[in-house]
Amino acid sequence: MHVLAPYGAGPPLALVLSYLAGHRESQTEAASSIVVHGNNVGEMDEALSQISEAFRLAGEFMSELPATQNDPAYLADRCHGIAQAYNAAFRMLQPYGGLDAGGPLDFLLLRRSAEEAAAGRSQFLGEPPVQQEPFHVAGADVLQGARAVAGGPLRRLASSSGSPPPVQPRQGSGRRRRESGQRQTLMVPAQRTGNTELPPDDGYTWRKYGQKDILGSRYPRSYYRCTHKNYYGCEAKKKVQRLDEDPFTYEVTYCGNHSCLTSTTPLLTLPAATVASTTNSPTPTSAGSRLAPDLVMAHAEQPRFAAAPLSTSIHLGMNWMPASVQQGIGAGAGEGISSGAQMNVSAAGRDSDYPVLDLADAMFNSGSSGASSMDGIFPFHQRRDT
DNA sequence: CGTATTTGACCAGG
DNA sequence: CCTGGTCAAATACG
Repeated sequence: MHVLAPYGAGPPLALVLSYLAGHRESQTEAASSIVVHGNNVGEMDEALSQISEAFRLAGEFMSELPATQNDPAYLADRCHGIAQAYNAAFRMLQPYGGLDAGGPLDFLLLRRSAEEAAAGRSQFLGEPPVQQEPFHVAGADVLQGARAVAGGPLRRLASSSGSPPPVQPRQGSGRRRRESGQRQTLMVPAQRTGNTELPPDDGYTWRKYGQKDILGSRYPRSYYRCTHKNYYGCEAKKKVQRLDEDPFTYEVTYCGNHSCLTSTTPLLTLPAATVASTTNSPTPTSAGSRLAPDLVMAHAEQPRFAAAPLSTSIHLGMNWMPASVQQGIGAGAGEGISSGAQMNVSAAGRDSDYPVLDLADAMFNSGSSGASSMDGIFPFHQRRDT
């Protein structure tokens, strides 16, 4: 697959688009498999037309990309539109056996920023603006949110206050405390495997760099940063803390966005043809990315279509987007893509709260020999300076 | 042996 | 000065 330019520079979107466009052919195939299940012709037709629409939009989008690539807001809208179409199809198809194993899984969530939506750039959205709310921001009503969500589907907390303080990280010899504007908090139910519950995995690979006892909390807070930081300066971080009152729920706060494409899954094979042979070999990379049984399972159980064209998933590095656009998507993005294989119709999030692009989780997984191979792939590798 | 985690010290902000 | 966040040496792990 031809991958776009360096991360952080070229729009990863291009990848998505080529991906989508590349799968137009598969449309018919998808259609036929749908028909098999369906018994409501009308609805099937609807779903199919939605899928067609999505493909069409994607193609359109792709062709205008050269002209619009400098307009992130527009691109975001386009993505949303496409995602909407897929989501619509998904909803229609769900009764016929989507992988709805009980509760939405939020994968790659692309949420448009509030401003953006408010600014009325949403001509694209066929749907009402994101209902933004189930919970309050950390600090405020977290607990309530936690309670509400515990045991339930993963949900996103409303992103933090409207105006991030424009604190300019300043350059010091010592430790800089960076204050990335966007941060968001999620309440995540603990993964339970047997009788041990472990902190949630979100599909990214994190490296723990600290732990602190927090005043007034029974459990310590752990600090993680993206494992790939060293390779291409991915600044994403997260804090994880167990809730006192509900130890089965973790409060996860993401700061910063991934500028890397993470992957815990096998290589992405764009051309539909090659996918079939790509078996899924989960590649837990480290403690940071232990498999997340619960989150992944629902999908893992999913029968792999013989030639499932849309069966890998990509984490998009959205770093090239201005903060205004990516606010709120960032690191918080994925919840539980750990072993790929989704973005079939059924994987598209259902909640329409956020347009969901769960595309292939891609890229490098080349042997995993770690650094050395990475170096080859990412010349812009930059060692952490100190 | 290289990489990830642990853990106390250090730093910055309030 | 207290607290949360980060660093980095020591340690564990594979």
